[in-house]
Amino acid sequence: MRAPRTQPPRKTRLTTERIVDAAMSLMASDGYDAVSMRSLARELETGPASLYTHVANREELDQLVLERVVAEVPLPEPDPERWQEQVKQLLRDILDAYRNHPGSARAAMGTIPTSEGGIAGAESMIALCLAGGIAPQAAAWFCDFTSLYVGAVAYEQSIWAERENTTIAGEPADHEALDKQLTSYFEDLPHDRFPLMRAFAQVMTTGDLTDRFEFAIDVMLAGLVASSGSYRRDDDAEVLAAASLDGQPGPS
Amino acid sequence: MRAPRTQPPRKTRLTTERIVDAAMSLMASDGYDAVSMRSLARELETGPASLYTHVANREELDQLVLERVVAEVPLPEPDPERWQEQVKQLLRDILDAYRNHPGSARAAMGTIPTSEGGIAGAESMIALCLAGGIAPQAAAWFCDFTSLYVGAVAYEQSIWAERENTTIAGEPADHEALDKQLTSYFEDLPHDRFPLMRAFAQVMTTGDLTDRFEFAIDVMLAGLVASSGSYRRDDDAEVLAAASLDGQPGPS
DNA sequence: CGTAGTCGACGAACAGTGTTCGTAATCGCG
DNA sequence: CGCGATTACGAACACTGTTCGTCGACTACG
Repeated sequence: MRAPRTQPPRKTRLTTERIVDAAMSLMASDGYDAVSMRSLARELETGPASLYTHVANREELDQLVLERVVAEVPLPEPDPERWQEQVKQLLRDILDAYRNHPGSARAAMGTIPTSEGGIAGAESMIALCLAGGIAPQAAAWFCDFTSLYVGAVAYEQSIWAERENTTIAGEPADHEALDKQLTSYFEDLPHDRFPLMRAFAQVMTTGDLTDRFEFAIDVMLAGLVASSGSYRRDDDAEVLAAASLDGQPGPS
Repeated sequence: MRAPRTQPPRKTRLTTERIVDAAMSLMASDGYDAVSMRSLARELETGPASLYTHVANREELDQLVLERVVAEVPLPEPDPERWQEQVKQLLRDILDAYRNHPGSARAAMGTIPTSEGGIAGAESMIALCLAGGIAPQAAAWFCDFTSLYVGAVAYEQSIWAERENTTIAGEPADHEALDKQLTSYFEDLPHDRFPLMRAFAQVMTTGDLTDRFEFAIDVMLAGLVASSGSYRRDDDAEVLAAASLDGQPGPS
């Protein structure tokens, strides 16, 4: 029929990258739930079965999307002088990466994070902690701890954001209205059973996601430095010492 | 209600409670994904449509299940002498409640927590913090922070647990084998790009969920007490954290 | 230039999901 | 007993992820 010489084929070939691209843009515009193998195929002007030549299944697609997202996180060069600020910034950057790709956090919660980028982020976090004199075991667990928390925040924000887009089509459901609604919900609680909630309704609803996040990372870091000196369980103190000295943890 | 006459009707009446009961037992035995309106109806020997007379939709069912779960959490009487241990215990109890009902954590992640029991738990947590002299704003945000973290831990554990039940049917996939597999995964990473990961493979995989959770709640509480004194929007928690600990280098 | 073979594309179908409609059975009450 | 209100439920709708088998186009070799 046609000579496929001078021009590329009319129908652009399907690739994994194009699929992931489409998934991310669809997710960003219509939310995580709007991304299905069918809607994705429709977006790419093909059938659902075509996707499976490039993507094993839904879970792998989520992981590919995630990989893209975390790849955007800038990884710092550890500086012992300001390692604490670097840790905070890294956490902020991870959260921002999620927020820049709405819905990606929902993909993150469903899969075991064994991605390349995730490991790199963990490596970076642990390097920062070690630069701050934190014991390896504490650094490793702290890394686990923070990534879990950041993921949870991103996930909650993701759901919140999608709720906003799904209001009764009239108002975009501005923050103030929802805030007031939430405040009055706390104030209307039975004050004999929930006296504190009622009294602190204002305080409970104060602060947006950023405020709460900043508070949390402050607490986490303060807790790390406060407890890292004393946190050692007797039975693995030797392992920690060995690991921090020559880098090779001794067995037994 | 109660059975009116001498004998209950042959076919036991459907109630919201029976539905939630069935959902919880099904979830406990076969995992969260095994619970669908259809499988639930099958379990109750009826059709899917019948459930909708007692339960608005899937989301409400999840919320009802959650309410049951959190209702089991024992709420402490605040004691200023040992409020910190009480906070930790409360967090442990919340996690245990999730763990006692496998799959419930997955239901928790999908809904905005406006349940009765959730509010009670928050009330209790804030009361403990206030008993410890924490400022209301910090107490409120700390409550938010911890509940998010505990939920994330429970969720991750939930997924992990269900993965275990879905192995290749041969072995029950004991922890040791998975641990070794994970350790060697870290050790097999390209050591030029991930030197720390490779060196600390042992440390990374050390500790089960309980160890990590205990570490995290230690850090959170230490961070709360360390930063609560100075945390008043000046957000200079680091200064105080450094001041409370001698061996740590001061951050500029 | 022709043919064989490989591999990507894809329509159709399977088994499952949440949810709704209309109807049938049953219950409570007068 | 009879009637109105409530509950039960089969069938159907519009989805979901995934697989099978076929069809077409492109590649490589003779």
